Amino acid sequence: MYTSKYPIFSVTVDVAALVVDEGVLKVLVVERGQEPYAGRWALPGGFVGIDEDLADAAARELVEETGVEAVRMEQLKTYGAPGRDPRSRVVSVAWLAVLPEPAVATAGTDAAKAAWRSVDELLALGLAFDHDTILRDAVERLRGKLEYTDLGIAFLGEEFTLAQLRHVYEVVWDRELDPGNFQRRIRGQELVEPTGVTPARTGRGRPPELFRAKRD
Amino acid sequence: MYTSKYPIFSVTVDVAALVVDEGVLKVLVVERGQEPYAGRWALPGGFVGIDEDLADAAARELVEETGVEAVRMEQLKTYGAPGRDPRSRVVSVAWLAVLPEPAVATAGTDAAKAAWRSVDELLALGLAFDHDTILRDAVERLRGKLEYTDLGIAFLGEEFTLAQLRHVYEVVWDRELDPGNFQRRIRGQELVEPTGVTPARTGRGRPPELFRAKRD
DNA sequence: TAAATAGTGTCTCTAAGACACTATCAT
DNA sequence: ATGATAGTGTCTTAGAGACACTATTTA
Repeated sequence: MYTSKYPIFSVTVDVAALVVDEGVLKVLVVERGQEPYAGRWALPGGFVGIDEDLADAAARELVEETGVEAVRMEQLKTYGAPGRDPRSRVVSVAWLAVLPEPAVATAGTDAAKAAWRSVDELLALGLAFDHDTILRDAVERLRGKLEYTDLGIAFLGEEFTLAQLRHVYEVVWDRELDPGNFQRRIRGQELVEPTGVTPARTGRGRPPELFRAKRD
Repeated sequence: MYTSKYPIFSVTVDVAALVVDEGVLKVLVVERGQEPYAGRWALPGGFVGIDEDLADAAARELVEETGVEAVRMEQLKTYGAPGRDPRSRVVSVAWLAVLPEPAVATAGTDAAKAAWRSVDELLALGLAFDHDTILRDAVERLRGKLEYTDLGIAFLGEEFTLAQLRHVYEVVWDRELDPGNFQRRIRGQELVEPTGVTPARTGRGRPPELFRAKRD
């Protein structure tokens, strides 16, 4: 039992972990086993340790659910309305995590009821607590950041084609992009560089060049 | 005395309240009276009430120091590294507030040692706790948001000239802007509208039109 | 060969900056 | 008139989108 002369808050982290899979933007959710919101989907999250950094706590929660570390993780916003958790006063620091597609395979192995589900379907269905709002904010942040950062690359593996990257953008923005213009635009930004490696034959059509993220 | 079976965090809000005054970007700071960091400048802030919304707490702290409500206030980021406050585990939700220039007059009346000080000078001097980082993040956010939002208008009163608005941009970005191009750019965005009111004579030169923020 | 995909060329349109110019005030 | 400030015109340039075209593969 802990004591304090100041009002007692619980501090948690919630993670909106996103992947692009099967042409759909998906988020990692866990099914709640107990009240409140029993049976509803919720974002993975949990209490921050008393000596634990916020970012570390978010990364830990994600690893516990997926076994995979996010390529990119950034603080989203903090949600702390009184009553957002009916049990006690909980302030939650929400994080946006972006994972490459292979992460989908590993989710749900550890945690009993973790699953990657379509963002659109979940928002239509409704999530536990205020996780609807968190998820909406996460997607909005992601959509904005694709425009002027290399965040989209985090959805892909080490090496990727520009068609794969374009596909990520198309799914996140929910609109088709001109392949030629996309090519020029990405090459123009200094975010990626060609590997020069001979591309594995992917299917029909001219084989694409492979790229990797450019570090600087 | 409060008790809990979970780790005990204190949750505070810290406010980076900014104004443009005398051609300088200034922030509201209070001088710390006691350890830790006694005698150092700190951002105004304090504990969140157990039944208080985070945004309300931030607004309250600001009013207690200035007597003025911020025109615009937005959540910045949450800072919660263990050890950021040597006394206990404190997670602070930081807010960016933008106030119109007249607010400068009222600050420091209530609180003993509140003052508007130059952001640059304070950053050179060093603030208490991790408030350097918070302030830097706040200014960075502000600089970015001027480019694609109407946040700059919040530094001005109900009615203003485009020269005044340009002055705000010049101070925040620390570079001169072409008056003609600025005019066209602001008019092009649909953020402001002319009042049509006869302008009060300001000084020498052609009298400017007055504008107000456009609500939609 | 045809179909499919990768990547380039080219045109247009828009927005921003440089800078000359006009408009309207105080002195 | 002169100087100062407000606001417009015009030219150039950079970037994005539309879309035709070339390049290289599979079937």
